[in-house]
Amino acid sequence: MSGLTIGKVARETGVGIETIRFYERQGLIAEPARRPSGYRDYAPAIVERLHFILRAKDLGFSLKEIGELLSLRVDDGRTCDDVYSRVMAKRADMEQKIRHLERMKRALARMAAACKGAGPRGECPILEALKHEDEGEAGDWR
Amino acid sequence: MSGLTIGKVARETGVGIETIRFYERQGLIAEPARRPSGYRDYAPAIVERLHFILRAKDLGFSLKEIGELLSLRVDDGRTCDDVYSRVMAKRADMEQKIRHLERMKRALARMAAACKGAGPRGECPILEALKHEDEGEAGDWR
DNA sequence: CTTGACTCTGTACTGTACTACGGGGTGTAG
DNA sequence: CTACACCCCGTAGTACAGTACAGAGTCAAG
Repeated sequence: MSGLTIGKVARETGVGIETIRFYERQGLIAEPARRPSGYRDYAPAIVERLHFILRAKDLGFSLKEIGELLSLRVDDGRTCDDVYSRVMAKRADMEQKIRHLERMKRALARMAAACKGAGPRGECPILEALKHEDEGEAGDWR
Repeated sequence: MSGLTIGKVARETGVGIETIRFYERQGLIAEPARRPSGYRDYAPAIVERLHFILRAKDLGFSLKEIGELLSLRVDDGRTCDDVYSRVMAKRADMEQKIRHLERMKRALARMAAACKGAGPRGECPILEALKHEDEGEAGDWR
């Protein structure tokens, strides 16, 4: 019994047909089985994989990085420890991004509060707001 | 007395000279004063601004979005209400990015946990972990 | 068996964000 | 005064991530 055509996968995931083929060329998804006609014949698991790719992309990962995330399973020669450390590195990356976003968010909140009063009229209010935010935190951002 | 040349700014920020000129063309940084020779003459504040651009870029904002963040101020013709609502919109953007990053982080933590006990030789079911991550959490991510 | 939606491959094009010249002028240390 | 690093502008090329055809074959409903 056959699985999904590329069109069905596209409709179920919201990813364009051309894009799915593009991801295949980039090695992000495996080459699927083919029907006698040559049509691609996908297992349902492809949907999960494409959802993951979409989400990771939305978080600012490049396709190359996503490929790395997706290949974080133990290939021959790679130990589980290696995989573990790569996962933890990504996790630390995200924690830092979250911290920075929260700082920026607080800066925006400060601007909004200022707006209730006189309003932000400085050269660049967001930089001013971040400056106040910087107090007490070392400039550790890279 | 004169400020920084483009080369000094480049060295202090790690941003290439060509890139600084590019940002100027894109309107992310103001056209600086010029020396009689025509050389760009930057005030030290440019360094802060470039650091902000770098960080925002790292957080997944496009140059266009960064330009919007940097221009959040009340100037002629713009009301405080307008700025306020734009600030709140950016804040919501950031909150969404944070939520996505946190979900991703949890997924990675789960993957790491699955890896931990398996030892150097066995299976490391990363793709399984991804599958489980996708269910249960409402698919609200777009 | 025709018609229309669907799929195939391959190539070309788009937008974003740089990056790299080429051919000149500038500034300063020796 | 001459190297030599630095700067100017403009244009062109690169990498990434798609997106859009063209021309041909496939599948299923009527």
